[in-house]
Amino acid sequence: MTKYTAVKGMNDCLPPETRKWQALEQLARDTFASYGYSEIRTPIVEKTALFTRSVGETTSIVEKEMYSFVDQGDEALTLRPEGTAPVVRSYIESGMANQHPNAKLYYMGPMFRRERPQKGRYRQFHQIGVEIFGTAAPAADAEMIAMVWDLLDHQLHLPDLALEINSIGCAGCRPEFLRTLETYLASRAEKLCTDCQRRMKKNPMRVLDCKNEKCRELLQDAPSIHEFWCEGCQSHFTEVQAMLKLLHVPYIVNHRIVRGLDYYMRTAFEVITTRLGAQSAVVAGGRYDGLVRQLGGPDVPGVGFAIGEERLMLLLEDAGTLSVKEEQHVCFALLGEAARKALLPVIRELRHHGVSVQWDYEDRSLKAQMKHADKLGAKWVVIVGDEELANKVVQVKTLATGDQETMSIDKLVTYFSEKCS
RNA sequence: GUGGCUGUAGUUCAGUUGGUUAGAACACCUGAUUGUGAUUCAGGGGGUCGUGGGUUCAAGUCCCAUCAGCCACCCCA
Repeated sequence: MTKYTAVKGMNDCLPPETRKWQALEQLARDTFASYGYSEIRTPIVEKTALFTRSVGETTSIVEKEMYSFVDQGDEALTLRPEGTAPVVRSYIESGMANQHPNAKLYYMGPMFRRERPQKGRYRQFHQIGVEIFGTAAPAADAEMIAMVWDLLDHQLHLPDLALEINSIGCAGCRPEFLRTLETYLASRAEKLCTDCQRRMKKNPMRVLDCKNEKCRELLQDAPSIHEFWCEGCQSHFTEVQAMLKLLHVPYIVNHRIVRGLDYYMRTAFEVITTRLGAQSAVVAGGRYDGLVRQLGGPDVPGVGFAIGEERLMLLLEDAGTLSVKEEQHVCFALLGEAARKALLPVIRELRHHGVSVQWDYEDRSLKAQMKHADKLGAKWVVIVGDEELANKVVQVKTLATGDQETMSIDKLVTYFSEKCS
């Protein structure tokens, strides 16, 4: 074991793995762009109060999972545990809320939560998220959900995914549901598992989602959120569903879906899978109409989601459906000072034409340079020694076949530009 | 924070009821004469068996502690 190791739950992403991440992120960018979203980049560190206020004082994220510290200027700062609050903060602070209240934004980057790591769950993890501000229309929820379904299903061809949707009510109708639920739970509190007894106090809706068999049986006739929806929530949810149907996005309604963050209301959805061990959600999102105002901005509604990038990568690895274009590169074997002098300008020219070129910095034997080229995975080797120089030619060898041909130096740029385009 | 499983070469692992100098595959390095990789052949380097204690004539193997990794609970993307 080496002396310095990465922090627990924080992993290196090494080549060739990095190429897969680039490919995935590029696909997401292209997809979002086709729906009219723009990228926003916010700092990784925010003032702690931003999260305690938006995410919720009693959520487990705020209570025990945040990487918080006081800096040398006595400011309480936190490594962002999620992406929405910073985007909302920026939306308000930049004046975007006043200038262009309708905004469709996306972001991608690292988030930090101090949990015990396990499969699909890390202390530094990455999310790709989107937010729509300025519209309370159900069409926004539906098209946004359709977009992420497009990305996962149509672009990435992931099998065994399911889209589950729910409405968790609004400030108008949820309180009554919660009161009824709490009364109901209190009446049978002693029979519930210890986890549920704790959940009762903190997040009663979670009790409905307990995996314990006994709890499930006991709660079969528990009140459900849909019995309490106000007219607005009811019609909103109906319209979201209508549009999902119109767009041929398959979904199932699950009234037990809950949100872990306080700011959510109405639409809540998850894309789940059975192939991630104990983790099920790959994507989660919902509507948060009160959040912008709560953070000091105008009363602008919002809706968004976040994709767990590591979880998505695990699925892609499993399904093998992420295609990464294989890079084709050329390796130059330059024998001696004269060859270097003559060919380095050509190499530069090739690179200017977008061809990936490498050469051996060590002035080694041809054998060693061939070996080097093979190890780098080069497709071709261009061999240049005194004999070639004298005739202003090179040897171009294709490694996979072993074929080798003589070519004039002047033709190199056009030859490889075409091959690698 | 709680529980379970696992720590042997760079990597993946084997190591029989404790018993001589701890092995394999792959990777790495060198060579098979002149300027040709991969393939083939012949050699080679590399491990204080996670760490620290203990039991024993003897510990990679048994016991305890500790650390790390993985998985699960809680919770979540």
